[in-house]
Amino acid sequence: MEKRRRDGGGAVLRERDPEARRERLLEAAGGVFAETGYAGGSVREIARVARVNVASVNYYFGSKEGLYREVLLRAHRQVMEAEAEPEGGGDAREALRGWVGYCLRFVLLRRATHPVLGRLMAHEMRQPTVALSELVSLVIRPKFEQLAAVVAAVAGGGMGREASELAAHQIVGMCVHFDHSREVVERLGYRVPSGEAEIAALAESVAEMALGGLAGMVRSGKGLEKRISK
Amino acid sequence: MEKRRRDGGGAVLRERDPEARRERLLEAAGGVFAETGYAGGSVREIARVARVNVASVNYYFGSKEGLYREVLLRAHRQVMEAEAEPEGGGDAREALRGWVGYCLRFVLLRRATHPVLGRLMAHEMRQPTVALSELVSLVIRPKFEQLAAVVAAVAGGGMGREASELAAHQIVGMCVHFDHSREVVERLGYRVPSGEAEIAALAESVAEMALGGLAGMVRSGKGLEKRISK
DNA sequence: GGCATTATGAAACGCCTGTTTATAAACACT
DNA sequence: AGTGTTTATAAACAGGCGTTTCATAATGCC
Repeated sequence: MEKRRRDGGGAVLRERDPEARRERLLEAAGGVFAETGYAGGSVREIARVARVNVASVNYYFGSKEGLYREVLLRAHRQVMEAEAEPEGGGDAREALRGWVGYCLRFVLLRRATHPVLGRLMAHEMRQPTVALSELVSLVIRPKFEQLAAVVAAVAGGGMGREASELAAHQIVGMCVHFDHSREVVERLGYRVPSGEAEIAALAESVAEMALGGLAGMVRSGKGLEKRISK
Repeated sequence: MEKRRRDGGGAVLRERDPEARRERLLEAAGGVFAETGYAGGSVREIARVARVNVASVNYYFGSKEGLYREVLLRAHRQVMEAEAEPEGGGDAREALRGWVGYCLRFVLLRRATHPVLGRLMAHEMRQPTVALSELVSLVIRPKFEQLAAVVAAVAGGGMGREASELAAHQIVGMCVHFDHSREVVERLGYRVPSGEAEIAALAESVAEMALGGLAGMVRSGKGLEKRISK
């Protein structure tokens, strides 16, 4: 077994600033992963964008997956810091409008305070990684339960827990559809909005259907948990 | 330039049946692509499943993309043959219920007459390939316009074309969400149905919200195209 | 029977991926 | 100045991908 002769790099002057490099890597990875998802983004491209050697990724984060986890955590932390809660108000119906608007803005607004997390979550829904469960319990579930509570409030006792949650899923479906299936929706002739005002208009339409739908459900007693019928 | 010496295989007996091989390849490719999408499925795995040499893929279909296109076409043809139109009935509201049920069955029923096309379409929505546009104009748009017409009928002239189509998108969103974001939805505690009966129940809930929502929209005049207000 | 045509299979090609290794420069401390 | 640790780099590694090459079986045809 002969030992192969290797020589690492010539006399290149090296900038030495671990913090900055780590940061650059996280920044670059955020952008790349947000664009193409976990599987789609390659460490080599990330390293290129961050102007850093490929090996640095493993040096700082252990593996591609480790880097991804940190990116996700960072994005989540940033969003949680600058959080604009869906404005409630005392009225339940108004709260529902607020939630829908918040959700649509989160999903459709690209230049918002969370340019990465929204995209990462979209990719996670499409092709989940090991991080999805964490993401669900950390950011998705709280928001969802919030919505379910609002739904129950709108129904005013007319709907049980299961029914409220099902309705909440349907409402979420209406919101995320415009981002999730954007390619199809746009090919069908609807220009998915990206500006605040247009998004607000879309939100009103979605909230309108949700509110009307809930009213109908309560009226017909479909959502009533302990209904006597058969 | 020396010519390298190669020898192709010993004296293995070869089954020779081009038709059957082509068919086996299409079958296998259907399964693999349906499971993991175009990018996710590898020609090597397809060849393995079809018990066929890798080179056969290119021999018969020119390329991976060629194979994919034929799979898509085949799946579409099969569905179009054994088509169960969403039962209409004279009533517009009943027609809407029928459409929602049809869509949910298409998306959620795994052992239906179209075990492949539904999955392929889901993948196309997530990460479109060159085939998406064709798919939209061939199968998605007709169904969508059908729904939009039903919506307009339910509204009974109370909604313009744009508004009906927007509402139709929202309804589609409610349906596909349960398949599209299945991983998230299930982690939130909702067991996405896979049997006929449960799907029908879900369909009723979705249709209920759609109908109630449309009623609300018409009542509030939100959807009215040439509304005078301001 | 001989011969061109069509199918088939094993291996190679070229390019990509994430990760590891060996080398070396920069720094901290004695 | 010398030593040891941390950080940076180029190259190698191992394996996957879609595709191509080339020898060879099996077939159809004269």
